[in-house]
Amino acid sequence: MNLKELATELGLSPTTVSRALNGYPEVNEDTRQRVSAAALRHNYRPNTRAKGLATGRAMAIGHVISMTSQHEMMNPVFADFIAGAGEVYSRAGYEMMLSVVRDEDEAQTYRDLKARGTVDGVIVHAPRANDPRIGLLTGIGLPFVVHGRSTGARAPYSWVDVNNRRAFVRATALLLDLGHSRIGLVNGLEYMDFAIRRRNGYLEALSARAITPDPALRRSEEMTEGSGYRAACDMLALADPPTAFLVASLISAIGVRRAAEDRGLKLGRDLSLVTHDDELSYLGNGDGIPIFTATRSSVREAGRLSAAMLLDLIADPAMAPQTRLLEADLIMGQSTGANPGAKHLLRQ
Amino acid sequence: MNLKELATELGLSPTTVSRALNGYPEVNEDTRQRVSAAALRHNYRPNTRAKGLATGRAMAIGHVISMTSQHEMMNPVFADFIAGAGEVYSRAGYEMMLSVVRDEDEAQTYRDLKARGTVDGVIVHAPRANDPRIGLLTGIGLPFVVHGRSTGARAPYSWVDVNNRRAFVRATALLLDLGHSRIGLVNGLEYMDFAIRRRNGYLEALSARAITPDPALRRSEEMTEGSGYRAACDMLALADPPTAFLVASLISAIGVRRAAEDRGLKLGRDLSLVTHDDELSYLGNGDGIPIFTATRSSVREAGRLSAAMLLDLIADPAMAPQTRLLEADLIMGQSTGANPGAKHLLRQ
DNA sequence: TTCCAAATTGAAAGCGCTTTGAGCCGGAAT
DNA sequence: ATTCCGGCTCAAAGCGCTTTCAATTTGGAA
Repeated sequence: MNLKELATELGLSPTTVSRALNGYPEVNEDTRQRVSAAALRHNYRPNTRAKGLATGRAMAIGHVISMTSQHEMMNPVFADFIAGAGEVYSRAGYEMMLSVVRDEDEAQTYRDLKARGTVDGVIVHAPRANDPRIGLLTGIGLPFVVHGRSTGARAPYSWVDVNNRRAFVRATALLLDLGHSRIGLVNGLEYMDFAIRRRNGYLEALSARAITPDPALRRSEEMTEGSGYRAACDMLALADPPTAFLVASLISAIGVRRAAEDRGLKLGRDLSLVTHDDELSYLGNGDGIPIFTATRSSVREAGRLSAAMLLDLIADPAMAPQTRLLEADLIMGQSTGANPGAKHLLRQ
Repeated sequence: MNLKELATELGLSPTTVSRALNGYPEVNEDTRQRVSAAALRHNYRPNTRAKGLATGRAMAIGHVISMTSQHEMMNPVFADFIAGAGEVYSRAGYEMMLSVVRDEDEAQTYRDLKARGTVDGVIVHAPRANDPRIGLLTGIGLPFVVHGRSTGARAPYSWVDVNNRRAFVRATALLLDLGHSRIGLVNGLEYMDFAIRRRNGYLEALSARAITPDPALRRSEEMTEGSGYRAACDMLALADPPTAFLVASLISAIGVRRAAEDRGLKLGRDLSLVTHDDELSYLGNGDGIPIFTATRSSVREAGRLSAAMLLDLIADPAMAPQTRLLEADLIMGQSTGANPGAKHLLRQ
């Protein structure tokens, strides 16, 4: 059933039917009722492509996710982010288009999306320092919002990000307050912008207490259970092992916990751990008292905010770039405790 | 840059340019070269919507994910599945459309996708027993492939599934062989079809050895770390606790491990565990010897297969429903061992 | 030299919608 | 009675592409 058929059946012109359905004021109220009823009765929906062609708007947002050929990793954070964004799109009548592409095809994918008019805007995922996508998208004039930021970007751009630096400053300070001075950092890959900021926060907090960071206590890898495990094993095997860990993701933290337990160390007693927690829906951090002390920030909420921001940007192309910095909560769980060997505690 | 402009610039008609670009045989080879070169030079891409309108094909596949309002859970398996499917779509020139909808809107979403011609087909996720979507989609004539199966479906339909029943029969048999007779089942929600089949496999294997299943040793919940933890805690607190667990997901298994370790029980020695492992990219089951003994089946591969099957179905609408049953591997890891208290071992 | 088929190109219609510009009608204003 | 206006409705153009059908040219075959 298309517009024309519906119009014929109603004895009206397609023009009037279209206007009635789209809420234009000049159509008689009775007519509108009749049209609406008929549309409902026939489950009529305007054809997406025809409508898009006529209006010039795709009513779709693109999410491009690229995978390196080496480690074909699906970012675990991604699922929750798009769940949040998807809610917003649905409500606004937008579709979400996902493109899974190889790293080297990513730039061309964005160009295609623009040239073919497939989407009205895109969300940029997993930004790196000096991320080329920002310049590219600005250049081709495709509205976008970055989930995260990119150190080194020349011109302003729109983003939604967590204050990763401050979150890790606070987490590090907490561990220091608990008497830990050898703190292992199990970070994500440090070409990722968020990982850079977290490392900086960690280093900043150490130097604020005049502690010289030990490079042996820093690891930067993909955030898997296995990499967390390996990192912790290696550091715990050092002559002067860390008494606390600062970890970039709950998944890595689970690996760290396994490493600790392999050695008979109990988290919160023998070893402290603070992790970042993206509040992934299937990976809750305990129900009552959190298992892990954590810097917490909902990635799903970030998805909602990013999507809403992008839709605003699309609605008003003249709008200046928007930014939104979210603060992570520092929530106390069961994985932190005073350093058993710390001087200030021994003196008590 | 659109077709008309490109044609004008080349001094050709849009017709010829279109034909040249789409590989029709009747265009002169020299002309085709010229056209291709110009298209490349201007980064010309045919407008998606115009092309779709003219051809009647959307060149897009829909994935509808619905969330219950109660527990807004993003299926962790989902990300990897669509990564696999996305690879196939990209190669075939298809787009992936994602709709995040509330449970109660799901049926209408499918109708809309069809009526508005947004997609050429859909993948059905997370089927339940007697899943209404199968009848619905068959009824409205939208090609689809189910990832999983739906017990109770009347007519044949296309699906890609793991042999969940057999996987759990084998896993249970393994535990029985190791001398375990009290085996706790930490299952997914049992309105999910896969969970039903896994339970059936478990029960079937028990009854094959004439063991009466104990309802107290069965839990059916959403597969989170927390639910795995709680299930294990509860069962281990029984007067006659299980000596082994059969778990439906790696995430739950991590929770079970935590419960075990809380009690000082070491997996593989004091307690055995076999889990299903979907090979999620960020949740590897160890790098060398697997942490968990597991029934393993790549959900990403299932994504590839489902997508390929759907594209075949779309290419040839007359094709009969296709099915593909994958066998899970049973891989030995470090989480299983002989039941320390089993009679047949004590006798040795 | 004439004619036909093959090769190549183009004009125009059509996909299903929106939107501009115009038309019609009844009643109020003149 | 004429004019004007508000309220409604419609015809037709246009969005950017594909595809049918027709036209033109060319190289032999007759």
